[in-house]
Parts: sequence; C-alpha cells; structure tokens
Amino acid sequence: MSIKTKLLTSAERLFDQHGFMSTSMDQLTKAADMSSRTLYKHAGGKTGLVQAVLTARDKRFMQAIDVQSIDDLFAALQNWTLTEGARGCLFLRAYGEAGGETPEITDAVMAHKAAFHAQIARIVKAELGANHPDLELLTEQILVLIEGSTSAAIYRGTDAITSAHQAATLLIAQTRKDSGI
Amino acid sequence: MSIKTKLLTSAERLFDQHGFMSTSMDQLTKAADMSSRTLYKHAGGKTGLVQAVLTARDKRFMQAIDVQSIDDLFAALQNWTLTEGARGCLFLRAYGEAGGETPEITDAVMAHKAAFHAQIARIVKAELGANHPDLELLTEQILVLIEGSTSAAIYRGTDAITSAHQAATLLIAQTRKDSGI
DNA sequence: ACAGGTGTAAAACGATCGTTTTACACCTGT
DNA sequence: ACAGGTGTAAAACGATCGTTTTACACCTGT
Repeated sequence: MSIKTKLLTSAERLFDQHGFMSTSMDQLTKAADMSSRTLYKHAGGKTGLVQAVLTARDKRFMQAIDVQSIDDLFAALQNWTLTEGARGCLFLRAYGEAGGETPEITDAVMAHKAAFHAQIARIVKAELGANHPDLELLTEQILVLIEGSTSAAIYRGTDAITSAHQAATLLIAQTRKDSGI
Repeated sequence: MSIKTKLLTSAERLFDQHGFMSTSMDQLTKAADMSSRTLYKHAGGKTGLVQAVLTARDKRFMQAIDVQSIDDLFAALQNWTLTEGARGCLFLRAYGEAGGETPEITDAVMAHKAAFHAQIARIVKAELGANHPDLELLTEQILVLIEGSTSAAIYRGTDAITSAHQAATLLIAQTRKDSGI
C-alpha cells in the first residue's frame, strides 16, 4: 500500500465519520501516519485532500455500481452500505459543508453526480430498451430512489434500500406495461 | 420581531448557506446584529444555537407539510424548495457535520426524522385507509422519494420533485389496485 | 428613586486552526 | 561517490476559533 493510498483511505474514513470541517490536519496526519510536510507535498492542502478523496471515492463507487440491471444496481447499493455504513452521500456532505463556496470541491461533486446520473441512465436504457419514450423520467425516478435510500438509510437502516428497490421494480414493470399497450 | 426570532432566522440562513462548522460565532453575532454576550445568554453556545435552529425549523417544516393527501404533500415540498432553495436536508447536514458526536444535535435530528416519518405514515394512511396491509411499505417508499428529491434537487433542480411525485402517485395507484383484486 | 433585567462594545482568554520552515536522515540510480 | 528524491520530527507562523469578562447604559415596574 503506497503512502498516497494510505493517506486517501485514512482521510476518507475520517471525513466520512467526523465530517470534513471537523477533521483537523493534525488528525489527518496522525491517521495517515506521516508528517504534515509529506501530507502537504502530496495533497497540496486541505482542499486538495478533500478533492483527491472525492475523486478516489468516485472511482471506487462508480466501479461498485457498474452493473447491467436494476436488480444488480440495488444489490450493489445494499452491499456498499453494508461495508461502508450509512452516513449519507459523502459528495453532497462535502458540498454542504463547503457551502458551494470552494470551486474545486463543487467541481468534484458535480462531476461525480453527472457520472452517477449517466450510469443510471445507461442501466435504465439497458432495462427498457434504447427507444422507450420514458427513459428520462424513469432515470430521474431511479436516481431519486437511490439518493433517497442513501439519505433514509441513515435513520431507517437498510430497509430503506429494500423499499426503494421494490418501488423501482414496480415503476419499471409498469413502464414496460404502458408501452406494451 | 423579537431578538430571539432574529437570532434564529439569521442563524438558520447562515448555517444553511455556508454550513454549520464553517459559520463562526462572529458571523452569527454580526448577522443577528447583537453582541456575543447577548447571543450566549440566549443560546448558551454554538451547540445550543444549532439545536435551537433545528427545533425551530422542525416546527416550521412540519407545519408546511401538515396536509391530507400525497398530492398536497408534494405541492408543499415544491413550494418549500421554491422559497427556501435546494441545499439538502438541513437536519442530515447537521448530523453529518457533527459526525453524530454531539448528542444534543443527534437528538434534535432524530426527533425531527421520527416526526417526519410519522407525518408521512399519517398521510399514507389517509390515502389508503387505515386497514390497508401495505401501509408500512408505502410509507417507507414515499419517505425515500421525498428524501431523494430533497437530495437530487441540489443538482437536478425541482424536476426531481416532480418525478418523485409521479412515482408516488403510481405507487399509490398500484397499491390501491392490488388490494382491490 | 432605584433595583433588575437586558442590552452594547471591546478586550481578553486559552486553544486550535491550516500551513510553512528548519534541520536532519535515509534510500536509490547513476 | 554523490546528487535528488522522499521521508521524519518539531517548532513556529499568523489567523481565527468559541467563549468569558469588564465596564457601562438604558429601560421598566414598583
């Protein structure tokens, strides 16, 4: 495990568990087991570190949900929540803590959300066929269900994901039926 | 407008726009146009102020969604977002920033979310009838749709709420149909 | 008339923040 | 052999944090 990987994984853990602004550079250097000089050489500063953590998480999360069906998508989300815990979307949390006032962070968040939306659009298209007229609506609805289960899981547990999955399944089935008429 | 109301409304605005940890007591006293001595007498401290802001917002939000139908619920949410903006659920943001490590804040957040869940359960019950077997599932699904549209609206705009509304309507209609068979 | 409550302005508290600097040590490739 | 890169430990930077204190002023009810 490279020194850079150790920095990113320990920082991600601290940011996720205690919040971005509440985590000090001192805690970050101690958790990464390196000197502040080394941390600053690698990350540039706290904003750069947040940016790097979000970019790494984007890659990891996008890989986790790189599936071909709605069922697999929700299974991947259940698995992610089981291993990572349920503390809400780390990207939206970063955006909220920075108040949208740090362009580097806003950019990283919006880039992730654009990729996230595109991924869902792709899966919905694979599910309904490329010519279905309701692709956009369904994509938006599945996206809302996933964002919602991510938020709701914080206080309702993984049942929120199961319920969202059932809703998604019904929406897809109903949309298939409507187009069949 | 009392001095306490001015403090709570200006603090809510700052916390919402810049984040809780990023907002300093200095900014809060200046926005409330009072001395720090007065602020501390009224709020106790920063944690007390966050707590008071969340409690006040809970009352205001619960009043806004005190409706009798799913349609009115989503209309209320559209209206809320139009006047308040879309920066995510302030309660979950507070919880995330505090890392769940400040009991007073955790309590305020969880109390709100319990009331929020109960409110949705009440509306779903009014919509489907008290004896419908799927009340719990529908409640959880509507809750997920609302949490999701609150999060998604940050980067997808109010369309997310419209899509969630359509999904909720279809889920309710389908659940009615299933029980009719 | 005067006590109690409520307010201001400003200085000060110690603690901590993110960041930089200094002085030094160890590899590694040529 | 030695330069360059990469690392540590520790001190120091000025700025800012949340909070408390001091000294003073104005209402308001009795």
